[in-house]
Amino acid sequence: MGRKLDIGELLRQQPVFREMSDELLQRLAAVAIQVRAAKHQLVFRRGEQATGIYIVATGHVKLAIPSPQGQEKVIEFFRPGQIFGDAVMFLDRPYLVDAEALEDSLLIWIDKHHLYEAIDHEPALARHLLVSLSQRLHFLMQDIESVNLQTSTQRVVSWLLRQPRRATDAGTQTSFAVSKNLIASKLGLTPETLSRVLHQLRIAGLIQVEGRDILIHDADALEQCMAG
Amino acid sequence: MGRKLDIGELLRQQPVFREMSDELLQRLAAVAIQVRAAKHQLVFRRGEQATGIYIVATGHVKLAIPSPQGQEKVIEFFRPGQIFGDAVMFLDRPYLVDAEALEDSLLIWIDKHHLYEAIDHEPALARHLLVSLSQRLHFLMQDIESVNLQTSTQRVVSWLLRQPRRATDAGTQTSFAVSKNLIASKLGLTPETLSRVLHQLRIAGLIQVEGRDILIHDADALEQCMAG
DNA sequence: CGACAACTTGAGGCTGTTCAACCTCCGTGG
DNA sequence: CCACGGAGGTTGAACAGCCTCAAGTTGTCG
Repeated sequence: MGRKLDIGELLRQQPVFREMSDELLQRLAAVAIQVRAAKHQLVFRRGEQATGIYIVATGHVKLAIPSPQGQEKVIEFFRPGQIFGDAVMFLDRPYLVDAEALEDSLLIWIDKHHLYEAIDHEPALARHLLVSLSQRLHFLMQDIESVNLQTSTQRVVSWLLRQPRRATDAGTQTSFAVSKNLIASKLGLTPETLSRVLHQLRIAGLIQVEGRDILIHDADALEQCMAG
Repeated sequence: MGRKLDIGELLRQQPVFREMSDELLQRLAAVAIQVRAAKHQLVFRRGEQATGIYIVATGHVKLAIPSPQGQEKVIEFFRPGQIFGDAVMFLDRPYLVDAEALEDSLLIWIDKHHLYEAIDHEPALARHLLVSLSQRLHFLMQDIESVNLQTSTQRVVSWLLRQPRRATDAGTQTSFAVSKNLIASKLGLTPETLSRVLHQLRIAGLIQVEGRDILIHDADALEQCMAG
């Protein structure tokens, strides 16, 4: 699926390629491929071999580990500008996770061989990739910390507080970008448990829940219930 | 603590620097610093700022997240040739973990500034760093999978099977490089639970335990008890 | 030999899961 | 216009697995 219309422009908009020389960017654009993924479509599956990386141009993608029993564990969500599939590519190993589009998405795919070539000529690109990988390593460590050392309430609260929020007159508001099912899986909880935790926080007067929107009345008070 | 004796030689022995030009290696060696860490000594602490990376020359280092209640969660172990502290350095964030020497160790420390310079001149180095980060991202994902989707027995078994083993007449043998306390923490279990699991496997005739040495009678049978 | 750390074993409790029912919101088709 | 159906979400009761705490055992090193 690869029309090659304005890929150069598309690439230029991504943080990773921002500092790149025009010439090199055009060379990359010439070999980059647009991939359209419809909602619910798998971009790749666990076990498949990685031969390149994906950059999200528009849309929303999730990485999740499938399990034989049907339940899955969500590892991460990816938004426009983010890269995924790079770790396994550098390792020459099969994917550990499924990648699924959460909405109709436009991805850019770059072949391993061309990427390596670009890295060799553009140290800034290498740095960006190093930062991108580091970022995700950092997030994963936080997830491991949260699963191993925190209770369900602490996990939900610390996750709430980490979300970007906008101020309103009754507190600050945030909202789930995805279904609560997926949030629960990301936090290592069952949907039932997440629902109960949110209920507890609600009757404690700390938050207000309305569908996917959550109003945080008192962020400081929430922080407190992390400690206790 | 940096005598600068044969750092060039030491660096050359590490996979990351193997392909590097002599000139650049000597430049790095000139600014690299030897760090000796005695057993139980902390190399860095959570919260401190990272200004460079560490490479293990000799010894054994663990990364662990400390928790207010005193228990800690072991994230990873590092052996000679491995790099740590790079992710936070690239991100310019404070350490998330403590780094502690498990035995008297010799580390090489390279300042961020010099490392960036080396990356810019030596694409092969960037590639090695990318691979190193990818490797650890991969391991962390496996850990997350194991904590979220597997029972205590499955975790222990899959860990046993992933260890390097040498053949003996009664099966294949492996041995803990560190105390069972640390293994338990790495697997996200309490020491008590690990002990009980090993006991179960022993009375099931699947393994034989002798201190830190474990004899695996039938690897296939072990695999079976992963599924059931 | 004594002291301390590492490890084991047992009993009991708690957190989160499982399973099942129900509810609510929507889009669809009669 | 309303009945239907299904997905996403909530609630309840009972259970299971792992943890906690406490005591006992083994091993190791002065």
